[in-house]
Amino acid sequence: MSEDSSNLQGIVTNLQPPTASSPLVRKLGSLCLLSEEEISFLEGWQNNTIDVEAGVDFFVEGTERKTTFIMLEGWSIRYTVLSNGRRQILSYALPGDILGLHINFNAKATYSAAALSTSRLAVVDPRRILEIYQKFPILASGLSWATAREFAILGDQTVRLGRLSAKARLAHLLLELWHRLELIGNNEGNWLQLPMTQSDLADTLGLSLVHTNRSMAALRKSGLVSMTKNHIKLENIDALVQMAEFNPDHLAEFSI
Amino acid sequence: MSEDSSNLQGIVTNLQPPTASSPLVRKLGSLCLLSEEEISFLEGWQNNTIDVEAGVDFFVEGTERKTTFIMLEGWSIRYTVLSNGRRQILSYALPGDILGLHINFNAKATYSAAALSTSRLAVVDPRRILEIYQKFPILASGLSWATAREFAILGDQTVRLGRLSAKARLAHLLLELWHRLELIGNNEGNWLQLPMTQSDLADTLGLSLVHTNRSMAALRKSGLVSMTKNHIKLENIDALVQMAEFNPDHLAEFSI
DNA sequence: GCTCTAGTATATCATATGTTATAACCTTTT
DNA sequence: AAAAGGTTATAACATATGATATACTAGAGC
Repeated sequence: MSEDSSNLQGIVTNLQPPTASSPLVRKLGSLCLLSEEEISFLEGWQNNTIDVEAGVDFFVEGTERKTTFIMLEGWSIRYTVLSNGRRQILSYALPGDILGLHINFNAKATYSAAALSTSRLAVVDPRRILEIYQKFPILASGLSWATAREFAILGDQTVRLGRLSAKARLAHLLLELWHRLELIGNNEGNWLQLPMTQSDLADTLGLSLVHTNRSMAALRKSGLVSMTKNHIKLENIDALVQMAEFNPDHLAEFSI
Repeated sequence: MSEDSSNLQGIVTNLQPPTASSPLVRKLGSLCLLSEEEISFLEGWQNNTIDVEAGVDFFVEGTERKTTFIMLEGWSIRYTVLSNGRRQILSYALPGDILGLHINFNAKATYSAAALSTSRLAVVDPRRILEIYQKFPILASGLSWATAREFAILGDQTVRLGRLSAKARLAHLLLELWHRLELIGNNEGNWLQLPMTQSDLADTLGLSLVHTNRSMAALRKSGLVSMTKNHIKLENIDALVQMAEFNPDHLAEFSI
């Protein structure tokens, strides 16, 4: 796996080789060198995997949860459904992201999670998370950072919903996803390939489907994005960033 | 402090005596017995305190942060300000709540924090947090739970902004704060004493000041709340819960 | 080649919320 | 006691977004 196995704590050296193993290892190893031991511990974590079809829940709000999930492939959503059937998507999880890191007692899930596209997930016993904290301080910092990042992403979502116009909300979300895909190496240039429908976008942005479509059209008309069948192209990232007041720092990579 | 000092790991026994020390100890000790050692470690954590006047920031988005804060007294907010001056409050922190638990590397804060009322905060070196994970598994679970709870609270805020009407948003927020104050023993019956202005509420709920005021009036007119100078009374909690689709489980206390 | 269905697109009308303006009230300052 | 500034209250008007309806398109199944 990693070519250089020395554990130079605290010294930022170089990126992990891009071939590096699981998305989680890539993520945590992106800006600090991990030892062979750390890497193999993380990999061992992820031996127990499941496959989930698009549209299928892998945990449900209100039910007890005792496992933690790590996205290996595909996209998933965290979401809530209200009694009138309205759905609010809280956030998206991409390869390397962790779901339910903290719901590791007899607590009930406060949201549901479902695959957006066909996905592979690692299923982890949360007791193994405590092990990390006890044995691998660097990895522990990494997990802690990952948690802070999830919090920042949800904070951005809050700002979007509370203080941005429909058009800006959409632009902001597209930028978030583009940056996140960029960080995990899943982008080709300024093209975005998204697995969700406009209806999903609407439920993310707190808009109606019709108005989401209108906002998409507005972005197109102002030349900020263009679309083909399955792809969206960000035509002018600087202009998008400015109109949506997007702050890429919130997605920054882990650095110890 | 604690009368019963035996560490009965994993056995839910009884509440900490209500006299118990710091709000954080009360919070983490609320549903599981903490040993004398755990309690005194937590207390020692909080020796270094600062006082912050209402309206004063104690950290600012975009600046480097190396300390963690624990609310001892007073209220504070996490918030973001956009370039056009619009502000979005992400969440409120009450005594016992932790701010910046995870921003413990050379990362920049992704939001600002300010005191809403005169507050006392403990300032903690994040290295001491790793100690907890390494030495006190029960406390570590507690911190992990506290993190999950903050995440759930921010998730609720997302649902409020995305999928509730103005009136329901306000009701939902009042219920959240009432429940949280109830849990820390700061309520008298159905009365709420809030330190924030309607302008703060507006910036929390993603509304204009005028419409926040209108929504407050609407709640009053439908008999769901009543107000005196400094207090709000929840006249019919069941009806409020139903109309706002409020789920108190998200605020549940820690149980191992 | 048809039919079904999910998704996208657009138009029309309805309404929740924003904006601007003004006044009343309270607290603090002088 | 008056002035000043922040907060709450309400009205009148403007607009962003929601709701409903109807096509259009593309793929899936037969």
